[in-house]
Amino acid sequence: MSDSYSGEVCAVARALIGAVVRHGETAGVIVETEAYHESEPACHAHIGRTPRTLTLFGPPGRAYVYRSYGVHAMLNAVAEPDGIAAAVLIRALQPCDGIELMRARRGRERLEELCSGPGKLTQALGIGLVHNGVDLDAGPVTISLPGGPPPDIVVSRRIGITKAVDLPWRFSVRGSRFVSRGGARVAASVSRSAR
DNA sequence: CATGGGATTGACT
DNA sequence: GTCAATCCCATGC
Repeated sequence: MSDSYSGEVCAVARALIGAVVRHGETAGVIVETEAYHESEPACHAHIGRTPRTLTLFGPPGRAYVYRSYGVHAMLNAVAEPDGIAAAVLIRALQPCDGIELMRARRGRERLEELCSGPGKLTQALGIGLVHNGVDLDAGPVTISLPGGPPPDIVVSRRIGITKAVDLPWRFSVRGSRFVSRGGARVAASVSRSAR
């Protein structure tokens, strides 16, 4: 057990469902996450320590923010002890505060289009690469854990990756209309296979 | 220093 | 369902 991965980051990814991400006057409840760990090739840190992955190897509770496809910023929470690289990708939020500001930043009106994807939510909350490494307890970007009963969580495969595609490391709120595009696809394929 | 590859999104067929 | 936009970073000469 000590020589193989224990699965801690998946527990964190699950625990973060229902948590609140806040930046300034904007905030939302996490409805979708994915886990990444240095032991599997889809994780940026799989290649080892580089300037880019340094945050991933640092202490837990910090933000790892990177640019995807030259266009979008992605928000992660570092999730394993100092020296072990792992993070939880925040993939979708249910908007709760600062909705008008989110609409202005996104150029969209419908609530479902504000934070239903990892690139969308960073745009809606005004999160960028400058927030890489910030302490998520101290801010300016914060994540506060949920207080209520645990929501009904669906486990599925991660989206948009080309390696380790079979790991069931994606977590989302069952039936939420605020999950990302891939969530709808999974729901469709599930109902199709259930026929 | 040049090159290639993305943890995506939005518009279009 | 398909496809381009666009930039940071890792790698190789």
